[in-house]
Amino acid sequence: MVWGMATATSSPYLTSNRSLSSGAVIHSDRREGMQPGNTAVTTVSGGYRGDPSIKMVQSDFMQGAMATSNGGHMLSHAHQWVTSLPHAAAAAAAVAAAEAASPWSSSPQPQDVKRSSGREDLHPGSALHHRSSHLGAHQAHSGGWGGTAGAHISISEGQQQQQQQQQQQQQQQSMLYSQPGGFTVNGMLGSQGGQSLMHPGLVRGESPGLDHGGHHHHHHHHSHHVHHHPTHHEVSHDPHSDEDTPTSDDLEHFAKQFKQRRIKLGFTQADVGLALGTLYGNVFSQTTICRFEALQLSFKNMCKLKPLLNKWLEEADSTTGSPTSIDKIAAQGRKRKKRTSIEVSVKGALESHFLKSPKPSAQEITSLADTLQLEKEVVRVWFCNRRQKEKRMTPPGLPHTPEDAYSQVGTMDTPSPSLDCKIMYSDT
DNA sequence: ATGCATGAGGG
DNA sequence: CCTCATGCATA
Repeated sequence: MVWGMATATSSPYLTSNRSLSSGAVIHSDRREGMQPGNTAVTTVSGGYRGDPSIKMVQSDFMQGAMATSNGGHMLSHAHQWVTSLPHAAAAAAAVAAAEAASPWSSSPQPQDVKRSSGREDLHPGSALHHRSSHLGAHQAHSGGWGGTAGAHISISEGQQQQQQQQQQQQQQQSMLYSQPGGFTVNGMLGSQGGQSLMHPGLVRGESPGLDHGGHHHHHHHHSHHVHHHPTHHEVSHDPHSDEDTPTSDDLEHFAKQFKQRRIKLGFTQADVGLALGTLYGNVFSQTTICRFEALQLSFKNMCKLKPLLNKWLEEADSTTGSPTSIDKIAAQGRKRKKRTSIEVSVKGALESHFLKSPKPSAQEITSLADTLQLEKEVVRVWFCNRRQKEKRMTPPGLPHTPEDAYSQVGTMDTPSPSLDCKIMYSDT
């Protein structure tokens, strides 16, 4: 595979010039490391650690040439924290390139036409309140997009949730991943004292279009005709096949199944993330896998990840019991600002403001920051994250489902006895 | 499992 | 600056 690092030339973090926003009034501050008596304590607990970060792997594949060519525009805020740069070591993995359109192009609906302006401002207040209402009540849609599903999602972002929840034309297909005709089922599971015994390495030689470093042929299988304008809903896909655009239902079910199998196979979320890196060159963290399973990612993101996880699943259970290469990639440390922990009271205040105005102006942020004695940046980020959370998929009321029990996985490979999987061995 | 953070990309 | 995808560090 193309494992040998495709773009090791420049490290993205080299830039340390802080330009931008010259004279901006609102930008005057930004240094106060942490004031005494501050409401927020940046968790100081040991400097920083040499964290493992091989992030370039997946960044490259998306930005690829672009980033490198433009030298990256490190505009934004100049962080003083970023000190060390990665010595772009092996990093490798980076199968580089492959923009959004490649592998997953088939599934997600990137065609989002983007109704100009339709974004956040449209419904200043409506965008956020859909979460607390229904709990045990009616929830026609099992959550933002859980039950609704359907083809709907044409907007692929923004406020899709609300709209799509209206149209309910979901078809219920429940199959998840397609299994290549007959493969051995797996059988292991038990309690092999630790999933670490068998490392998910499974390196395969393939990597779906993840590497078009600019050199590369194009061996497309068949020109896909991925241009279905869901005038209404072209729902017609094979649910089991990951080829088609998954519906919310698909994703939900897949996520469930995935988690279940993952656990049965004895892998942790982190294992999977790493394995994906070995397999496809895209490493993911435990966080991401966790969020995937919990459906806490955007619809688009879920669609993107599903094929990969699906692949892993297939590999994983076909390889049942065959340890493979364990790749340990070096990591290095880039300094990261210490995580600021905001006091509950302050959080409450922020929350209040958020309800009033989800998108405060820079000015407002500044003053708010001043009031709360927080760095402006912290406040800004808080709002960004808050907004993201609001948009996330999993509606709050969604039964986190402590009981996923045994969904009929018995398609053909999983006898799935009555043994339910509530018992998580490793993570959880 | 999540909170705060980083960054690419888009305006 | 914002959004969005991700992840380190944490509780």
